[in-house]
Amino acid sequence: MSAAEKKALEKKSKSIHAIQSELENTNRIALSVDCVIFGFDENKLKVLLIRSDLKKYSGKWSLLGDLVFPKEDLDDAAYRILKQRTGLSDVYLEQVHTFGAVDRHPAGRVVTVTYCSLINVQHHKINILDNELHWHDVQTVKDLAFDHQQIFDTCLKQLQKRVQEHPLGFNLLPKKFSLRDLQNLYEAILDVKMDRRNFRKKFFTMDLLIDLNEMEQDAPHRPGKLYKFNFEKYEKKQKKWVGIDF
Amino acid sequence: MSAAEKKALEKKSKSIHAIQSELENTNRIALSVDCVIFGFDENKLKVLLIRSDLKKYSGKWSLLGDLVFPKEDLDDAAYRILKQRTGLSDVYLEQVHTFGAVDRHPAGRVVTVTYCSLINVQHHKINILDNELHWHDVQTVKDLAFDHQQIFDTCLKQLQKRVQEHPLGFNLLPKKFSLRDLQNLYEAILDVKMDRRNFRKKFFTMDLLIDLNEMEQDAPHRPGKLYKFNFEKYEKKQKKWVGIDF
DNA sequence: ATTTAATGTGTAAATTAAACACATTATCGA
DNA sequence: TCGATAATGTGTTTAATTTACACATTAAAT
Repeated sequence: MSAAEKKALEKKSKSIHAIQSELENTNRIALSVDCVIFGFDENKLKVLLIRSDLKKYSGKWSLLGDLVFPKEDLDDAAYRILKQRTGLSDVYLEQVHTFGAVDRHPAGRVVTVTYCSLINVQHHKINILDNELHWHDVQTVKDLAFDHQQIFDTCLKQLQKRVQEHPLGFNLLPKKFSLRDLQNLYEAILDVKMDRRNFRKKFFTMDLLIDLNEMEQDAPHRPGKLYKFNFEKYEKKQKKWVGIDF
Repeated sequence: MSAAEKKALEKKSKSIHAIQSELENTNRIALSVDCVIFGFDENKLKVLLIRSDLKKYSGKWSLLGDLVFPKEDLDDAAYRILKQRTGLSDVYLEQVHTFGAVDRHPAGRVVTVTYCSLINVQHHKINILDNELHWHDVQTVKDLAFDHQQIFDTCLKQLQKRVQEHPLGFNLLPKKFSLRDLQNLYEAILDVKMDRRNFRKKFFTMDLLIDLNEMEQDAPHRPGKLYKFNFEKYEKKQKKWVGIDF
C-alpha cells in the first residue's frame, strides 16, 4: 500500500465521525458505501473485515465502508473504496442492497449502499496494516459492529444465489485450476457436498472450460488437469430460460 | 383519495424542487425513493406512472417518487409513498436497486432507492387525479423522465426473475382465479407462451392451490374451476435446492 | 514394489420437462 | 332445440436432466 493510500485510509476512518455534529444539526441524511469483500483461501470462503474504530464497538469487526462524495457516482464510490482498501481495481463488484434504518449508525443518519466483491486472496496481497484488516472464515463471522452482521448475512445469501447462476466463482480461483479446486470453491460457498463425478459432468456439459493440457504441480497424489474459464464463450451465449419453481 | 392525501401529493410534487438550491449550496446528497408499481388488467401487465412535473421533462411520464424524511426508515418511506399515491398499505413491496449517478436528477444530487410493488388493479381504485396518474402497458413504456426508463427496465427484469422463484403473481390476481387467469398472468409477465396442459400439471404438482369448488361466472364459454393460493402451506415449506446453471 | 489417495470415465435409474391428442362442458346462433 | 364453437379437463409418450453409484488409472510416499 502506498503512502498516499495509507493517508487516504486514515483520513477516511475519521470521516464519518467528523460529520456527526453536522448530521445532527442539518437534519439530513448521509450516504455511505459498505463493501463485503469475499475471498477464497485454504479451501475456505473468507471475508475481509476491519477493526471498528468506534469506542462503542471497540473490539468488534466491521465491513469496509466510507462516505460517498457529494459529486461522485455511487458505483464509482464503491470502486474507490475497494481500491483504497485493497489496491484492487479490476474485479467483479455488484450492488446488493441498501440499508436505511434510522438508528443503524451511532454517528447519525447514515444510509448505506452495500456492494459485494470477490477477489483472489493469493493474487492480491492485502496489507494487513496494524492488524486492522483480517480475513475471516465466513463460517465464524459473528457479532459484527453496527448492523454489519445483517448486511453480511444478506450479502452471503446473495452470493450463494448468484454463484449458482453466474460464473462468479472463477474470480476467486487462480487462472489455472483443477476441477477439484473448482468443486472445493463451490462446496465452500454453498456449504454443501457434491458428487465429484456429477460435478465434473456438469461443467464439461456446459463446455465453458478450456483444457490447458497442463497438470497440477506438487500435488500430494495424482495431479489433476488444469483448466481456465472461457469467459468469451460465456459472454456470447445468452440464457433465456423460463420456468416456474417455488 | 382523501383531501389530506391530495394535499400531501401536491406538497410532494414540489418537495424535490424546493431543495434544489439547498442541494447546490450544501454540496450534500439527497435521498429519494421511487416506486415501480405493477398491476395486471385485461390480461396485460401494467405499470403506474405519473406525469412529470418538471418543465424539462414536460409531457414525459415518470415513476412515483419522493424524498426520504431525515428521521424515517428507508423501508417506511417506501411504504409511505406507496400509501400516499395508491392508498395501499398491505401489499408486497421489495427493494430492487439504488441509482446514484451524479447527474441523474436535474434538481441536484439525488440518489434514489427503487422499490417494486405489485397490486391488483381491480381491487384498488386508484384515483386518476387530474389525469396525472395512468396505468401503462409495460410493453409500450418508453422515454420516461430522468433515468426512470433505466429504473423501470431494471425492475421489470427483476420482476420477471422473481416471479419464477416466488409466488408473487397471486397479489395481482383476484382472490378466486381460474388456471387460465393464472396462466395469462405468467404469460404477460414473462412475455412467453406456455403449454396449457404442462402449466396446469406444474401447479397441481406443487400442491399449493386450493380448489374452491366454484366455477367462473359469466364466462363466454365453458367456465373453469376457481382456486385460491395456499399461502400458509407455502410459508411452511422452505426450499433448499442447490444447482449450478449458467 | 506396494500402498495410498487422489483423478478420470462411465452406466443405470429416477426424476423432471416437453410435446402432443382427445373427451367434456357450457355458450351462442341458426 | 340442436349443432357449431371455443373453451376446460385429463392423460400418454418421449426426451432431457439429475442422481446414485463402480471401477480402472495415475503419481507420490513408504
